[in-house]
This record gives sequence, C-alpha cells and structure tokens, in this order.
Amino acid sequence: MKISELSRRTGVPVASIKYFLRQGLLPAGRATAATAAEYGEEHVQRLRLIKALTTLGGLSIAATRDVLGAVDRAHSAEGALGAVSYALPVPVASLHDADPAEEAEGEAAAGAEVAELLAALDWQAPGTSPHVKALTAALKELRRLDAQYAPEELAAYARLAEQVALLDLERAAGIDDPVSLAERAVVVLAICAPVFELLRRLAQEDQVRRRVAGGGGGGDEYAAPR
Amino acid sequence: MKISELSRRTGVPVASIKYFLRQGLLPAGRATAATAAEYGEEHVQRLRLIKALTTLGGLSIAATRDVLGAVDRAHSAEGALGAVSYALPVPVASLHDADPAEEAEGEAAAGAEVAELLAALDWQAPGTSPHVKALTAALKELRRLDAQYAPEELAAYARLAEQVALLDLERAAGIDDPVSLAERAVVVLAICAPVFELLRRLAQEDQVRRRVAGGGGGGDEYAAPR
DNA sequence: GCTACTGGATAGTGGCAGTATCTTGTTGTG
DNA sequence: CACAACAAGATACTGCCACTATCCAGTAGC
Repeated sequence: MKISELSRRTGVPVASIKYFLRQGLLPAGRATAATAAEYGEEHVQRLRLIKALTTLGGLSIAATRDVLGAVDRAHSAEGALGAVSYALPVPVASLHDADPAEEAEGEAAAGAEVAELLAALDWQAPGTSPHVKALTAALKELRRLDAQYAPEELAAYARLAEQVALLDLERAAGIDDPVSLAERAVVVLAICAPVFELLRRLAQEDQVRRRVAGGGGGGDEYAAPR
Repeated sequence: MKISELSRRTGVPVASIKYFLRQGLLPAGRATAATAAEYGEEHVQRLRLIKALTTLGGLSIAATRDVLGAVDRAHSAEGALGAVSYALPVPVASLHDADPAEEAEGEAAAGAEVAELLAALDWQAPGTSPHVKALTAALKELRRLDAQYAPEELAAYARLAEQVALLDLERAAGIDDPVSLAERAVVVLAICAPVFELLRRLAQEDQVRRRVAGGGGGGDEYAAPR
C-alpha cells in the first residue's frame, strides 16, 4: 500500500509517518520506484505499537527508538524480555542534593537498604542493573523527604511485586516467536504497568470510601478538582 | 532568609525559584520591603516537594500545581487522599482510533470488562472516577493490540493491587494533620508508585535469571543496551 | 501531456521548562 | 552620604521536542 493508505488505515498523518521514518522508528517501505514505495501489514502493526508506546506508555521518541531497537535485536525470549526491560525508561530520575556530604550519606544508607532487601528476598540482580540504581536513588529521595519505608514495609511491597511479576511472566509464557514475545513484553511493561497503577488507585479509592462510610463521618470528599 | 540563601539551601537556582513563584507553585515570601522578602522553612520544604514531584514523579509544572493545590485545599485525611489521587495525572492517555465504528465497539467491550471487574471485586467507585475512565481506555487499547487480559487474569492483578493499597493506607495511618497527610499521600502516590514498578521489574529480572540458569540455556542476555 | 500523488529534504510551529537580562529599589559598609 | 552589592519583579530569550508544512523533483496512470 502507499503511504496515504497507511495513513488512512492507522489514523496517523502522512507527515508524522515520514517523521517516524526519518527518526528510524519505522522501517522504510520497499521502494518500487524513485517516488513510490510499498508498505505492508507489518508497517500498520509497527505504527500501532509506536502509538501505544508514545501515547499510552508516555515514551519519548528516543526512548521508543531504544525499545523498538531492543525488540528487533532480541534473539531469545529471555533476551527480548531483558532488553525491553532495560531499554524502557525507568520512571525515576536521580536528583542531586545541594549538600555533597548529606548526599553521600543518603546514598550509602539507601544502597545498604537495597542490598539488604535483595539479600533478604534472595533476588539475583547485579549492582549494575539500572533498576537497582534507580531504586537506590528513589529510596534516597524518600529518605530526604522523611518518608522512608521501614525495611519490613519495603519487603512486604517487594513480595507483592514478586507475585505481580509471576503473573507477568505467565502472561508471556507460550509465546515462542522472539518478535511477538518482545512486542508482548513491551505491552506488558509499558502499558500494563499503568493499568496496575490504576487498579491500585481504584483499590485505594474503594478502601477510603469504605472507611468513610463505616465511620459514618463526613460526606464524599473524593471530588475531582478538575 | 533571602532568596539567595533559599537557593543555596535547596540547590535550586534563583531564576528557577522565581519561575516557580510566577507559576504559583511556591507561595511568595513575606515582603519586608519593596525589594526584599523573607522566606522560611516551609519554603525549603515546599521546594523539596516540588523537586520530588517534578523530577522523581515526572510531573509537569501544571500537574504539580494541581497536586499542590489539592494538598493546600484538603481539609480531612480522606479528602486529602482523594484530592491528591484525583489531581495526580493518570498515566494513561486516551488514543482515538481511525475507525469510529471499531472505536465504539472497543469502548463498549472495555467498559463492560471494567464494570464486571468492579462488580466481581465489590469495589465501590463511581463511573465518573477518572481512574475508571482511564482503566477503560487502557483496556480498550490492549484489546486493539490483541493483548487483552483474560478476566480472571485482570482479577488476579486487581487482588494484588488491593493488597498494595492496604499497605499504602497503613503507611498513611496515624497521621492526623491534613497537610502532613496530604504531603505523605503525594509521596506515596507519586513516588512510591515508581518504586513498586522498579520492584516489579527487579522481580521479573530475578525470575528470568532463575529460569535461564535452571534451563542451563544461553548466557546472560540481560545486557544493558545503553 | 497533464494532473495527482509520491518520496525525500528542509524549514517552520507551538508548547514547555527553564535561564538571562533589565529596571528599580534597598541595604549595609566605610 | 556615597556606593557597591544584592533583592524583587517583569520581560525576553534559549533549547529541546514532537510534530507539521512547504518545496522539489520524479513517476503513474489516464
């Protein structure tokens, strides 16, 4: 199909498709002449994935390129999962403190906390894992905000996270084709994570409603401010 | 303290502090003269919260303003929690399809799925809740990507989310001051959510490593692509 | 041959987050 | 009192990003 039909099929403007081509998110069509190229179903699929990653996943173009590259490069099921997991932007950036001494102190404390957690749970993860680093940064920040987790609280969360991860992997099981699995992995990691967050908030909302109703207290303060 | 000292204490450039003042994120200092104002500890605290929300939470200035406004407006513990929960941007945006008919069909299917889930779990949430709407949008998108949850899978995730929410509320218990509680709620919702996501990915990483090691298969494909 | 459309390159737009500059006024030190 | 140093506030500028529009050949098909 021509680029205009690709645009019609996906709802993505022609100019944007060209932009994605330029940015290397979308492979070029098969050139049939100097001013004509043929696009196929795989391009439709890819465009949907791109839209899902950027709009639903909130990824930047650069991050999307990384993820798609990881998908294309993956050879095995585990490789695909790992590559995607590492390529997806981690939702925590580091944040440097004004005071270098305080900084180092918090870093050390948070690092110890992470190491202790990993040891307690017997999780295998190298210290170089971006997730480990990000977790350390996040705990350091919580410490600065005086909102640390108690170690057993953190462990409780981690055990729940483990169960969620088991569900995630079950969902990925049974897919052998690396590309399909990688795409599934992207969906699971980039889109299902927000879904879980929504479920968590809904559950919070429900719990709060129950407590308010049970206490017979004030009315419905769960009012949308916008 | 003067603005320069506030800057030194927090590590935020003076120009940025002025920017936050302009944007209404930070209350003005007590003016002592036409060209002098006095800032206090609450400004230091507020700046840290702003930095945490924008950098760690990844919120935009506008979203940060909404959240801070909700914090300031909250009168009760539940109100604070609800206001913050609704003010925090939901990590899923809607995404319209090219085909309106297909669109409506997916919407209906996803809506039914959400209603069924809420009924099955006996969760109380109004149809107007932004979380319900966002969940519907996300499920619709997953359906389009052919990666739907089976109903029992979704319910399994929801039950885990419920447990996480219980932990969250426990963490917020025992704080009576509405402002403190609202700030805690912000931290829990905006920063601890990424922490949980990190734990989930670490757990996935661990599980994958175990399976690869157990299967005696290929080497360590969990390689950082950047 | 003529029109519509294509791929490809280049330049422009709008929003956002921050930064720099400029003016006016104040302060505190010698 | 003079004067350098800084403060507050307003305005303008910068850089980045994700598109979007325009332009330019070069076919395709009637």
